[in-house]
Amino acid sequence: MRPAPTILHLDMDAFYASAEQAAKPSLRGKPVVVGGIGPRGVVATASYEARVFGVRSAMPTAQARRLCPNAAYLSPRFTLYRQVSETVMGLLHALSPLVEPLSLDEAFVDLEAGGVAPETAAVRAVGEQLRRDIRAATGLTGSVGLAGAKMLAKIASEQAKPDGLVVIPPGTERELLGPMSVRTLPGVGPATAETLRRAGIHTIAETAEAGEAELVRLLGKAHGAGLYAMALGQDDRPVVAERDAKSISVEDTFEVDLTDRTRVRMEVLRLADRCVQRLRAAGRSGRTVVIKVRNYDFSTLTRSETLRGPTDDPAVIREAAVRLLELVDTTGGVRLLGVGVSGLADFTQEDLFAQLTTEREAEELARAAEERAGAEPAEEAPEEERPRRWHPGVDVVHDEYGAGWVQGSGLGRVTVRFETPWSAPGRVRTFAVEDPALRPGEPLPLVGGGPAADQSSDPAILPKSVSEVPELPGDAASESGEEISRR
DNA sequence: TCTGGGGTCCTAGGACCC
DNA sequence: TCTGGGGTCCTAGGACCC
Repeated sequence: MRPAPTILHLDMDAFYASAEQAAKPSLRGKPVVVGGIGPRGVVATASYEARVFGVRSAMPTAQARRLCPNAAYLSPRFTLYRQVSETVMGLLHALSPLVEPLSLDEAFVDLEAGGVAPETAAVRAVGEQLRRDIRAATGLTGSVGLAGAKMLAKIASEQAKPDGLVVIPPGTERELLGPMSVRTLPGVGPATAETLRRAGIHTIAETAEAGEAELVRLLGKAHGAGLYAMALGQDDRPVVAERDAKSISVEDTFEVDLTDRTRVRMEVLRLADRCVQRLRAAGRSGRTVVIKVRNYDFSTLTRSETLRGPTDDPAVIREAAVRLLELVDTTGGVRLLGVGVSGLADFTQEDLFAQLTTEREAEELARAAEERAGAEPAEEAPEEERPRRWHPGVDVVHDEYGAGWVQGSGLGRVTVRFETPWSAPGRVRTFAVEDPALRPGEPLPLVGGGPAADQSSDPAILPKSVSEVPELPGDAASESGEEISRR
């Protein structure tokens, strides 16, 4: 525990949803839900307007639709979120060399390592300036927590939400934590909370009173001891700049359970290839291959195999994955399949067999393509014959109307709202899905479009509020904020 | 219309070794 | 030849986090 609150925790507010609102002027001030759009999707982030209706992260999207039918339901666009994240992380690195990212929208910063004076007034000023800089650079708000320990800084940023800053002065933490629910402590989820509840422990003060021995008895050695320390406000974990990934995995949940064994096998091969792509992109290799199977009844199992040495050879990983699949009974129907690799090493195929490997890979990939073609002819159809998929929320460009985003599609039509991050709310137009004038677009910067863009003569960008814009007869949607994806 | 996708860490039992 | 003890690796599962 440091004598001054020099550990900063930044947490962006409703990150994905806020980024979408910044990118899409017609959604500002409206309920927005970002997450899986399909029948089995879950909510990743709900805007504060949607939270009013009870929509929460990790909730099935179907349930969110019942609670808030008028929200905009959008697929995540990680390209955009990564861009914004890089900008924000850049601002953090300007404060200190010690930055520990926890996700795209969250990080710890060691201000002491950055040379900030270890005084409450100084760190508070740095935190407030950071929040202004983030808003100027991204148009988004973030909340800041400052304390003498990681855990406390995280609790502080949670308290600061939305768009705020909270300092926990060292010495005040036990008083502050005491009345809070044990669920406030990181690492206490539903299962741990239930175990503690049955032992009569509800608050952090009661957790501290229970004593270390009792907590270890209830929760096990590591978890019990760790929880006891945290309940006392003791947390000496350092901010760690970079940590190498320990595993890489990919998984897919299917809209309908798979029952055909051949199809299951084919999906495992596809996942193995995707996993290898990620492995290679990271310049790593792995020694343990693991498959994951979730059954129709949500029961989940894993099977793993450790190889003699690390590899990034697609053929080797495919073969291992298929071998592992043979150990699993899938007759009831498979909801999810996953393939992962752990035991990672920095390793590029440089051994004597490198050439051989490359040749075998080429063969394998060709064979895989054939296999897919055989099983699913539609996948191999030429581009122009395949129906184009317009996911709600994606950027598009129209030859005549300019930049916009897909508001919804179905029945051979796609509805596009033409607006940019720096324009006024735009209007919607509907096209045939195969309209050649409509092309996929790239995310636009959230700030920096400037007033010039506002004055654009492009007819798609109107300098008036959306409510004043008459709708065309062909428009499918008449009101921003209406349900965006109709499946 | 029940429950994503990508991770981390911990536990526990058996194998195997000294 | 009735029974050790510790360490490490592997496998499987579970809790938790964003």
